[in-house]
Amino acid sequence: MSDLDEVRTQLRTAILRGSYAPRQRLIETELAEQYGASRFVIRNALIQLAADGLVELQPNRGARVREISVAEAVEITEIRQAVEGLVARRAAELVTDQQIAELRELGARMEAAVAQGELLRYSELNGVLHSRVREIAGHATASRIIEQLNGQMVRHQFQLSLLPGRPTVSLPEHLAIVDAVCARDPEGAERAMRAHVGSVVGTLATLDTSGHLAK
Amino acid sequence: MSDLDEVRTQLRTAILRGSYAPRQRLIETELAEQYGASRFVIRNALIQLAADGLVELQPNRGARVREISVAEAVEITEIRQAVEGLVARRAAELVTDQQIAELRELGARMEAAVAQGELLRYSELNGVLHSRVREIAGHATASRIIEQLNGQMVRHQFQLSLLPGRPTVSLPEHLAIVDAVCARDPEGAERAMRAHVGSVVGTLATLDTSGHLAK
DNA sequence: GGCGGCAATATTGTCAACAATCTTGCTGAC
DNA sequence: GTCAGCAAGATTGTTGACAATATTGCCGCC
Repeated sequence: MSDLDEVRTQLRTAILRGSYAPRQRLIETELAEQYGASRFVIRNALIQLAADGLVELQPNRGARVREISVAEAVEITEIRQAVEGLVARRAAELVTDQQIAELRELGARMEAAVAQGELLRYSELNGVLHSRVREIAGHATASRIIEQLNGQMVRHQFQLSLLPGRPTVSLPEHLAIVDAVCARDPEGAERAMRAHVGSVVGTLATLDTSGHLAK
Repeated sequence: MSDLDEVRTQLRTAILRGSYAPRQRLIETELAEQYGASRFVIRNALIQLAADGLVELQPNRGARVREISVAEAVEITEIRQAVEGLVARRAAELVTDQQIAELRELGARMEAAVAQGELLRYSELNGVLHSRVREIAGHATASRIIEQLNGQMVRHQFQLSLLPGRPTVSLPEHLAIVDAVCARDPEGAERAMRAHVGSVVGTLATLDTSGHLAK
């Protein structure tokens, strides 16, 4: 296992965790010391992270953490709406009996989490549900793109799920997705998924003036 | 302007032109000599191309030109169907009078190219139309993703447009897109675009047994 | 006091050499 | 004749040093 992969994943999770502020300059020598790697390794890791859209790379001017504006977050989520709609449809076509049982259980656990006010748990299950649906659809290209987009959004997503009243809105949407996929109803699954992600777009749009979404 | 960008674009166009066969190993020292750059520059260019999905990078085993199977081409086009549908809808909402005139002229030129049997010209205009619609929609994220996917598909696209009878099918589809966007009909534009790209998916799927699409 | 230009510093870009790893072809035993 | 083990060659991975470029702070001029 080469250093490169290790450092890259470390750097990625550090950025996703918010260890570096948006627009903060990432200086190669600093990172090199911080991660105990040479500048070469850091540099290559940065190039790959730039391709993932996590950092911004300007020639001769180094790397910065890429700042995702609310407008960009909306765009990203709009793409997710289209692509996840396709994925949900495909999942409804291919789902097996065993996967149906798993989805139903997942739905029940999401309901329970909301009922007990465990927001973080619900947020996590939310991610699991989407990822499970992708898995069922078996669409490698779609999965790759959605995961890439999610990577750029982590901070916004996190804040969104903590908005008061948000789970009350999104839980029925999630359950509708589960129902449609389990009913092997492609049309309905696509519709349900589009409706759900569409409501995320709507919620994001209300944050336009930014700022007051933190905390 | 740094060497890196120059070499990267050169390498990219070389791969897109088919100068290197799929699965062919790209040996760093060879490329370095070929492009008159150092291995360092080549290596970084390869990393960036890998991020674009043009080459495959295996640790300690170097880079190969990534081979896109027909199945993968279908997946990629399915994503394009979803995302370009969104783009067409947005374009129909935002199109200006001047852009409408441009689109109509473009449509007329496509008709003329097909009428005169100029397939290459038609194929080129095809690309211009899609790109123009993206521009009108002003959706940066969608554009980025579509362009990334197109980069991985260039060879398949090229072959597709040379299939006998293909223009006869796709020209009306393209004109329907132009009509719907110019009529400022978002629903219709999305439907027309989805229908068009869907027909591309269908055509690709018939090439399943591969091989006989070359030439 | 403000502003343009210059020098000093910080940072990125590139290189050539060396180390680590993989691949390939040979050798010899069974 | 075949296969395991080994050695030689090829290729990638990494390093430290140096060059090129950008940024910053200072100085003198207006």
